[in-house]
Amino acid sequence: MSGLTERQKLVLALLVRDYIDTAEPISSGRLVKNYQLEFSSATVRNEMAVLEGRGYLSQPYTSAGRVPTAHGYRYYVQQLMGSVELPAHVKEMIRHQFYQARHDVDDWLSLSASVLAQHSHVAAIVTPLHTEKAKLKHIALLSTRGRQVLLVIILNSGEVHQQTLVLDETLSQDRLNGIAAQINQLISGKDAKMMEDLREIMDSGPAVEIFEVILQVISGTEVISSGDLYRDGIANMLSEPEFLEPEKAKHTLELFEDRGLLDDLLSRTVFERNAAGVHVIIGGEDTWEQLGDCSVIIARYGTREQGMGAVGILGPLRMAYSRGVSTVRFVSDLMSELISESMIA
Amino acid sequence: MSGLTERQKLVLALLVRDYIDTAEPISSGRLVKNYQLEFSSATVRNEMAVLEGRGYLSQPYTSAGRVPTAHGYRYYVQQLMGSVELPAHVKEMIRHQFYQARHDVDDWLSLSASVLAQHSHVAAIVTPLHTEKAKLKHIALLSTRGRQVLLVIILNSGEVHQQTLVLDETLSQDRLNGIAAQINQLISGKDAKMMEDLREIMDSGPAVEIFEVILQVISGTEVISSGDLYRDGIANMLSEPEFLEPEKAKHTLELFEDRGLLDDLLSRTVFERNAAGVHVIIGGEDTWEQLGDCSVIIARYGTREQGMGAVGILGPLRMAYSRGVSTVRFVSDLMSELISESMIA
DNA sequence: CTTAGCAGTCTGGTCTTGAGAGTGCTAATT
DNA sequence: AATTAGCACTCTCAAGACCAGACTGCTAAG
Repeated sequence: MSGLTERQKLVLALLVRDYIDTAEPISSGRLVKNYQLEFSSATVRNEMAVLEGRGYLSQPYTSAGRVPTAHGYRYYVQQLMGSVELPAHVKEMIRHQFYQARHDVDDWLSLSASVLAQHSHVAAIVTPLHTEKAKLKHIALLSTRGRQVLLVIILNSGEVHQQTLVLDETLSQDRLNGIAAQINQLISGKDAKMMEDLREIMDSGPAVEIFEVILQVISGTEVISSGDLYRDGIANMLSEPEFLEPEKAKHTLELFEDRGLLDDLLSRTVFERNAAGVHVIIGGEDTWEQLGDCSVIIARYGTREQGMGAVGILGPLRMAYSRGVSTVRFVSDLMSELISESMIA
Repeated sequence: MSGLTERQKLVLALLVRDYIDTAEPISSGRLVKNYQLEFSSATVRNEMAVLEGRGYLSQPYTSAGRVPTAHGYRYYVQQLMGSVELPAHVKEMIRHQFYQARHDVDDWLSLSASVLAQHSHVAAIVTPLHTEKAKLKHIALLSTRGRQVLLVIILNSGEVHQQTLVLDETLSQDRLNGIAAQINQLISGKDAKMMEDLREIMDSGPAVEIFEVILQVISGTEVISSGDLYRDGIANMLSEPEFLEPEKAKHTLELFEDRGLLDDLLSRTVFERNAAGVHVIIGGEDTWEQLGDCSVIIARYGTREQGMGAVGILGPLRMAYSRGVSTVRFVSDLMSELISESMIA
């Protein structure tokens, strides 16, 4: 189980890179020629045999070129790829796009997805901001019809939640205004004592439901579930040669539409405690059986205090990891920055 | 340019139906056998020749079965298909799903998309509710940092808009509360005089920007643009044999992601004045060149007063029109019903 | 007007074949 | 002991050939 020699690493790195570019099995001869290696193709063949023995490479069929395995990609990403930065002018361009969308927070999300898709050439996913320990900033209560009431909740992260309630009795809009004003009053005060005070008001009044909902939102029972995912670049993927087989293409799209899986994926990676940074999940990877032949690069944005969301991309095993990682990193950092600037003090 | 004989209509109808089912060119012999026609295949061949002459059918190659043209589908949908209702138990099931989502209006949208996708077996699109002449119901102003202010606007349709503003000077949260309260006061009064009063307050105060934005939202400059489309069932489409050619699949997905095209499509069909009901757009259809080999079935929900949105499906030319139309009709009606129940009085 | 019969056409599948690419092994070389 | 040249061997992929089968269009008879 000793490590690889330098030359083996070199061969693996070149092979992975070349394969990512060309999508065709890489032969020993091709490597020496393309990269002017100072040893012969026979040597490369020997090294390849070793790498195959260790599970980093595989052959589509006897006497074809080699292709990286999921294992090989992982080694490449962790040990060989190094960290690449997005070129300055690209960063500048992306910043500019966000600047133009500065007025509408929701636009940031779709913009992130679009930027990721465009720069990574695979499909992108962005989740909205979610808050675990949100601070309530403001509520509004609006009578709709009969006992139905629209409750709008604004959190300090800038998130706005809305929900309809059916109360036990009909309350006039004036009465609702009163209740809302009272709650808002409390909110602006100390929030240590707020909860008890709130419960007091509520218990005495008819509006227990309102309190329940508010409490639910604050305590974050529905941490990641609500709000909608933003997707982009689905069409990108179909250009990749691996999706010539419609079977695989369909499977991948199903992953992409499977809200449950994505939520699960997110909550067990980037939303874990202290799981900042960019995560790369390559193929099934033991857990995530269902991912099959797909890879995912995700990172969260925001902080635990402000609320968090995630941005990421999903593509075939053979994807441009280095570009992907740098793009995801940049976009998630940018989002964090923007969010923290727009927090309600 | 005289009409078709009854027998020609019959042949066309059967052929279209059969082709929609099987996706294979339909031969004369097959029709007589499958539907026990009381005339011979030779007769059918003759009728087919006529139908081909009129542009309703075409042959993929000499001496293969016939396939409907876009023209043929249109004739089928308009003249031959008749109107089908969704089976009662299906309707009941859908209603039940919506009942379970009754608390969160936003969930209706993704639910609609999911229902449409599931029952039509093609991709579904749903736009959120948009209001042309919205009535302002409530606003909230929250100071975020420095001169930045978060403006939340609630319309009578239940829509909630948010936007950040940068004011000329820093205003305290108290000051903002004052302004918001003043505006909300006005709102609850007569709305005939509201506008002038509003402008008066604003002009005198420092908060001209707030007024501008509110005015913009009300006057509906951004009628359809804002908010996000809900999509579902993308993976469905890849099962269809027409998308075995990845070229076509990619093109279709690009359509599906092209926000501009979809908006354009919607605003020039269902959002036209008096354009209630279900619209079926089959292939390019002169305008909509870009649609190519795709068909769209859309209908709007809501009313001009309450605000409108659209639900629809997008699939290959060969799609189950009758099921599609009945599903879209049912879902749009259901949404209208739900929306009108949840309006703020 | 309809239909039986038939010749003609085109596809799609299977099979064969040959070129080409790439490997693994062996033996020679450094 | 590591490297490499050389070569036999394997396997794919593309092209060509071929055939069965599916439909049609036409003609002539009913």
